[in-house]
Amino acid sequence: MCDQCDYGTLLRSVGLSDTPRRELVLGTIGNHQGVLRPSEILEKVRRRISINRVTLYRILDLLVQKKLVQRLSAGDRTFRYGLAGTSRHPDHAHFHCVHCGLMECLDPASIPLDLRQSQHPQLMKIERMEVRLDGLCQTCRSHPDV
Amino acid sequence: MCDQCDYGTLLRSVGLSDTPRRELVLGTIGNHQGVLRPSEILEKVRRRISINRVTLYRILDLLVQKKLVQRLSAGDRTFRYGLAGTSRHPDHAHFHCVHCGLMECLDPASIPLDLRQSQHPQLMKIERMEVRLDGLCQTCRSHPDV
DNA sequence: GAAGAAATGCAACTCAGTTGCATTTACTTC
DNA sequence: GAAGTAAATGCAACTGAGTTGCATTTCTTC
Repeated sequence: MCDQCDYGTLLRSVGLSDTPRRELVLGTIGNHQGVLRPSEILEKVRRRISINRVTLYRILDLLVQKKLVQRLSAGDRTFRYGLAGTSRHPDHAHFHCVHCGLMECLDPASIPLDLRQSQHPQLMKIERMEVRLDGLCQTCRSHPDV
Repeated sequence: MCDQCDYGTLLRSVGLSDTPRRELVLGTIGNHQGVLRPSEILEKVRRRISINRVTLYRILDLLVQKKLVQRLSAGDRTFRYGLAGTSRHPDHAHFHCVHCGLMECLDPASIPLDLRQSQHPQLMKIERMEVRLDGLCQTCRSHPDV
């Protein structure tokens, strides 16, 4: 999402040492527009370095826990991972193609995810909000045969 | 969600025969406030009738396909099922407690899910929208020890 | 460079959901 | 009401994503 981000610095800024694998995982997520499944991240990272499946899951957990990365539900059984919202990359809704599984980010301005807007009963403590639009992407829409 | 609903009629209205299992599954979902995991539905239905796990999944798929029921992501690895939105039960956002897994419906008025509001590029075809708030429910909030 | 801690790898496991096929139940048609 | 067909359900085995426990490697710090 951002080539100006220095992922090593980002890792250290949250108290994680920047190992080659962590940096590559975070960079893969960060430099991709849209969000990725673990299998896709694995494939991309493995073009550069060997990495075990379990290590990837552990790194993803760490990055989510440190709030560098957010885990999203696509409505299917596989999580997607994308950079967490920051002042430079504000939080935003996602579009999910129910046909091909593509999941992409929507313009933050189009559907503002501002928790202050919602007047839910304050009995529970809200930590985050996830908005997903399901439908058909441009490609699947124009090739209904696939 | 609604005791006035006649689930047998509802099933037939979408072209499904109303078998005892289907009616019980739909009734279990419909009469519960909030949304349910398959395991919870299984447990409740089994108090009344014997049913196989696979049969439940197949019935759930059918009900979702016929748009009587909607499948929701809780952000964990298990789907939740609730009555689909109708004019009488409008679509609404859900709250998910990240501690105990409880998932409940929010007042439709509090976060209106009106697709017409969002000005996303019309290149893709949007079919539905899912909004989930994650946080701590009242109970987990007041018993942080559990 | 030795000791301890952190990171990674490997094998086996779990859990939700799915598939293929057998069996039962319901629905015609005679 | 029996025979034949289709629909619904059951059962066992499988799949795929993610997890766990423990061994091995790599990094720190003295």
